[in-house]
Amino acid sequence: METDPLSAKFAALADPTRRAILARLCEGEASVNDLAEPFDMSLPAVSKHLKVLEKAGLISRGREAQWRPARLEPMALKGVADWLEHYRRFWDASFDRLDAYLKKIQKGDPNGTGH
Amino acid sequence: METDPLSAKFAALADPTRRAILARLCEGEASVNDLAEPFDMSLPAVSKHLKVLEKAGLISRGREAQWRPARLEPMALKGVADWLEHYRRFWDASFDRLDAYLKKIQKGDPNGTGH
DNA sequence: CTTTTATTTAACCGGACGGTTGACAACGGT
DNA sequence: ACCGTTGTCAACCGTCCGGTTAAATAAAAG
Repeated sequence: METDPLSAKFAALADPTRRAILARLCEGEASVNDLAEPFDMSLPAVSKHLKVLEKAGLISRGREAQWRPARLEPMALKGVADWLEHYRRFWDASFDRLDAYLKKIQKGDPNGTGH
Repeated sequence: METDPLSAKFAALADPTRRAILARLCEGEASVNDLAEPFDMSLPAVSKHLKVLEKAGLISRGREAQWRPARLEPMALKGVADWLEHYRRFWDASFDRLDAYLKKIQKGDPNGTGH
């Protein structure tokens, strides 16, 4: 273990099943059975995925009788977004270059040389 | 293999060494030796990290003589940011609730009951 | 042509990951 | 008190991951 929080979040998000679970939790709390229903996968497998998400801080879990509902913990995702934000200027710049190129060829300069 | 592109990107970002490499590439292209210099790690290890980043589309590589410089491929990161964007409203809402709570206790309602 | 520099490939290793099955714990209903 | 429901724990399995070292490749330099 001993991984830093950001790595844990990225690792947790690097699995389509876990991302689908997060998407489902956008509609509100859900039990393990509810969450497992769409997947062709055993219940313990889903339980493990939930534990990964919980350790990454992306979800939290409650206790109601024998149910342990999971809910979204959105501020954790904000941490990821904040990290990404440092790179925004790079993809903005890329997009601007692409945009300029597209406008150029539309003006009848198909080679984009500008001459 | 056979992993979807988004999972590949998240997995690539889930390693502090690879994130450090990306940060370094913000300052411009760099050779493998340049990139390896800050790390207590063999050269093949760094080469493998670069391959992971390349397969995820986060970087691309050129050929200049015996050097194979790596450069940032920022639009790939935008793909990740776009996925995250779906969740923004959730952490915005969380932040608003926190904000309201902080304003409340500042007005002399330390229990935050509002009564 | 040989040497040097830059990088990748191959083979290997330990540990983490994603899944399984089977046993077990916790609780509500009857 | 028992049963069904809900969920986790433990052990296991095959694969992937992050690292190593040693050898191979590519191209420049002497």
